[in-house]
Order: sequence, then C-alpha cells, then structure tokens
Amino acid sequence: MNLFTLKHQEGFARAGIIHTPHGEIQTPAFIPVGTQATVKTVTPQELLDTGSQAVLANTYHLYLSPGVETIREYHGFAPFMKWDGPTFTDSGGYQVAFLWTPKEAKERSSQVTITEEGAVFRSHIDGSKHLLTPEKSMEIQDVLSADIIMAFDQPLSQLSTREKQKDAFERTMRWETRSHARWTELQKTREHKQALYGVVQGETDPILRRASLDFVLRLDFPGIAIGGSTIGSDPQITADALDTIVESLPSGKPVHALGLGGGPEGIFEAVKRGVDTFDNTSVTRMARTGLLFLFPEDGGGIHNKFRSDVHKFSPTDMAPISSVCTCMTCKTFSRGYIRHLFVNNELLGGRLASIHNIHYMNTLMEAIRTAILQEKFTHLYDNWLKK
RNA sequence: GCUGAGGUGGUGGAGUGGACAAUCACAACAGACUGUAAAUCUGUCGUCCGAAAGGGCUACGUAGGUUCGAAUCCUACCCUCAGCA
Repeated sequence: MNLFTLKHQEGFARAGIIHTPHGEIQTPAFIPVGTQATVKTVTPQELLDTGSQAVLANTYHLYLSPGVETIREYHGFAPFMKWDGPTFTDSGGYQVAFLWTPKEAKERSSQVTITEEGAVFRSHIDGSKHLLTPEKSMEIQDVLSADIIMAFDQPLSQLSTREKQKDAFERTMRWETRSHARWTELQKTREHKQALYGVVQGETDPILRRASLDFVLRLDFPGIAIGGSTIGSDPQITADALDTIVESLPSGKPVHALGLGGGPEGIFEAVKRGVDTFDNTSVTRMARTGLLFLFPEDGGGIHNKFRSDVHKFSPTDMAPISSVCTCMTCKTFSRGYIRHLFVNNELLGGRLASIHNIHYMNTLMEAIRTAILQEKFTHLYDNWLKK
C-alpha cells in the first residue's frame, strides 16, 4: 500500500489520504501538537471528538523525559498517552537548534554545539549534556514508534551569517543521508513500518529550496517535510517559500509543513501550494492565552486574523464563542462564562478554549477537503480571505 | 471608654528627612504567541503638554507647624483594626 493516495487536485491544492498502520489521514489535515505525549489540556477522546486525525510528539522532549526506556515499555508514545490513531514525531533537530525563549536567545544558543557528528546540547530540565546525532534520532523515533517520523536536520537561523547558513544547509543534507540509512536498517525488524520524511530547507531562496527538494527526492524518502523559519511566520512569506518548489512537488508523496503556525490565512496559502499536512502549536497555545478562532460567520477575517480575545467579551455575553461551531465548548458554554474562567485563571478556561480552537481548525480543514474534491477550493479561499 | 497598632496609587503592600509620582506584586489596559523549555512572554499603568528628550500640575487620612527640603519629624482632629472593659 502506498503511503499517499491523491484523490483530487485543484490547481496545486490537493485532497488525498495518508495510509498509516494506525489508520488513515484525510488530507489536507491539521496535526495537533502533543510535544510531551499530550496535546496540552485535552484528552485523546476529546481529540477525537474535535475531529483530530493524528498527533505529533517530540523526540527531544520524550527522550529527556520520561526517557527512551520508559517509552519502550509502553511500546511507543501513542500507547503511553492512549492515542490509537496515526502519529508523527519530530526529529529533535528543531529543539536543538532553537533551545531558547526569545528573551534568552543569546545565552541559550551558546549551549548548543554543532559538529559534523551531531548536536551537543544541555537538557533544559537538569542541565545534563547530551549528544543527538541523526542515527540516535532515528533510534529514539524507532522507540517512540510514530507512523511518520522526521529526518534529523539543523534548521537554519535567520540570525546567523550566510556562511553559517550554507554550512548548516549542507550539513543537513549529510545528516539526512545518515538518517535515511539508519532508518532503513531499523525498519527491517519493525512490525509496523515507519515512514521517514526528508526535510526540505532553504527558506525563500529558490536555488536552495530546489536543491534541497531534489536531494530529498533523490534519496526517495517516503514523504516530504518542509522546514525553516519562513514556514508559518507570515502568510506571504510562507507563500514565497512554498512558491519556490510548488511546481516540483511529486503527486505521489505526502507533503508536510513543519510548524505552520498562525491562523487560516497561512493555512490557505499552504494548502493552495500543495501542503497535505501541517502541525501548528499556536492553535492550542493561543487557546491557553485566551485567543479564540472565529469563523467568517462570527466576524472572523483578515482584519482580526480570525481571532478574538476572550478577555474582551462582556461578562454577561450569553452567546457561545461561535454561533456556527459545533464543538462541545460552543454547544455548552457562554462567552461570559469562558471569560470569567480566564479572568480568574481557572484551568477549565484553557481547556474549553483548546477544544474550540482544535475543533475550529479541523472544521476548516474538512471544509477545505470537501471544497477541493468539488473544485471549489478557490471559491472557499476567496470567501475566507476576502477583504 | 482605656490600651496597643495603623491610615500610601484600582487592590495588597514597601518606603520612615533629599536619589519619590513613590520598590514589588496583583488587577486593568495594549501587544505578541513557527517542527511548544509558553495555562507563557512583552509593554503601559496619577494627571496635563510633547514624537521623544523633557517639562508643568496634583498627590502618601484632614488641618496646621518645624525645615533650604516632609509620605517620612511635631501638634490637633477624623477614621480603622486588635485586646480589655
């Protein structure tokens, strides 16, 4: 069975199915991020209820805690967190390269040393020193046991010099070659095969992006992941980055956008350019800080980035967050009540908001899938992004 | 009524002669939130003018006093709390 079945294409936008040992993913799809084997504040059942099809967890975090041996006992992070569906893991490359909060960027980044062998970094938990290599990332991801895993790469930093970027770009290809080799070995003894995605770097540089994509295609990775800080940073920049390779994306392989943050604007641009799946932390992070997504029917649009701050609701606003949303939160609770929860730092607020935002994103993706199959994606795009 | 403690910005609470428009925290308001070290982070927060630097005005219960200078010292008054009656 192929990993990916293309059902229909409208322009470069495509609707398809990713087949995994743990079920299918109808694409285009939003993949909620469960870094530490939990999509923060929500249970696996709630993930299902909100229409989620898969979960993405992280090599870096789970390697540090609870550790590989613990996860091995559970036969993977999915059984550990009681998620039965398809899963992804990220390679840890991103964390190793960006182990910082923006505020502490300088001091933190100095704690990571990149060598040809791999990345030496210090644990954010206890300060202990670790070496993560492409081989080790594959071995950890083998234990984490996701259906779809990522090659170990070194994301480029826009802050660094051109030479350093070129250096990282070329090293990433060597690391991906090593990732591919180790993955090939490990698959031989696995019952459930894992699909390894090669990571395409290069930001908005057409030469670099195409070289990176050519490389990934040449090694014949089962899937293609698009990385870099230009993905998800801004809808236009995301579009620019994807435009460099959109015409060269193969129809037979799934394309994943790594870290496509933000709201519907960037997602429409990405889907329009052939992205099948993407993970996005802002859906749940914004929920926890009180930013709720709005449908066009609720007044959501480019002007307000499709979002509303819960703190600005009236305390006596009896209406649901959205009049058209069918999530548990909207079917049950009022804006005024959810505002009350946030104002008083009640944990339920973040939970209810997360449920709404995840449901919102999955509803949007379902509408996009349907639209592509009916050749109405352009119409939907215009309808959502009209000014 | 007596004894003791105390009255500071939206709130709690520092400050006990000059560096005070007043530490800090909370609230409020504004903003940010990319492969999640985020239920987090950043900014504003007496008032008026100014883009800013900066300047004016009013303020530490009330009234008066001492002093070059008072939220800080003195006097009187008002009020609050605790204990005793």
